[in-house]
Amino acid sequence: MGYTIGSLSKVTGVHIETIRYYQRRGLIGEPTRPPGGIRRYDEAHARRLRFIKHAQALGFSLDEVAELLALEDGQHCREAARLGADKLASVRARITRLRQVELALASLVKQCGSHRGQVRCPLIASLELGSDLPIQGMGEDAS
Amino acid sequence: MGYTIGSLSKVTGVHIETIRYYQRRGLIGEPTRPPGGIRRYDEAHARRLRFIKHAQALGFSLDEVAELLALEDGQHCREAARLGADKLASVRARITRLRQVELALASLVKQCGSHRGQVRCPLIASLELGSDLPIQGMGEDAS
DNA sequence: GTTGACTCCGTAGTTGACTACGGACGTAAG
DNA sequence: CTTACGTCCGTAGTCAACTACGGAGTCAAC
Repeated sequence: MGYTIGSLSKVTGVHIETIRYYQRRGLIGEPTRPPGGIRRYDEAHARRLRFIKHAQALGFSLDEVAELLALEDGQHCREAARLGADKLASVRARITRLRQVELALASLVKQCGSHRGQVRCPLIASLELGSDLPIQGMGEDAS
Repeated sequence: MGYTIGSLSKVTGVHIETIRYYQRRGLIGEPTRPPGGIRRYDEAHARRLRFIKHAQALGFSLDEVAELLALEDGQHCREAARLGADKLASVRARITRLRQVELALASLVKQCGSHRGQVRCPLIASLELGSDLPIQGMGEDAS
């Protein structure tokens, strides 16, 4: 019994190469290896993969997932909560920034819409002149 | 007169190597090249760089910036508005997704805080069981 | 005329999370 | 026993937007 990598891939929806990649990264333990050398996975592996996918959906990077996995016994709630709070703060920061972008963009698009008799396109003009938004680097998204 | 690449970098805040990179990508025109082969930039180049940085700040990728630059004469407001509207839609989609993440994460962190006598950490448990958030891929951020 | 800062160029490395390749080997069905 | 599919492995490629490197040439100041 147990899964081959292909069937594990099917039940979890995680690509075969991705499973092998997680293995190389140490995110999932090496499964038992009966004779021929073909890996046999079990439910614990499937659970691990789901854990990883859920954590990613919450915006955790694979490095952060590794930290979370170290707390997998559920006995380190304080540390887990801190990781969660940090991530929450970064998600909120990104939302804040995206909202500024949203406002600036919405205003420009609207000006383009009510563009009566202006010679230049307001959006293009704004890009040349700036001032709509403080310029700064961009972070990453949590799905 | 005019800028060397170093002084252009200073007045615009764009890294020298980045200017050369934009040149290779065709985002800024090759400047005049007096004898020795050292480039001389002018105000138009500085404006271009600012245009690019402003567009990036609004979430446009360099490929999209190239499209916008093709409309730089300001005479194609309709196309520019469409690009802006598309970008606005994607920014809004990202905000929506991030808000779901924010809610899920906030709830988990809160449960960890009011964690009275529970054996397992609610955050960790949730990652194992899932259900807090539909799993899906992540987009990029427009800082 | 020499020092030292700046610029030239092409190429390669970075980050994160995969995804693909290819040749050898295992394994199950007929 | 053969066929065909699945799995093995290490390495290399992908994406975006840079960033770094190194050796050679240029320019301004002293």
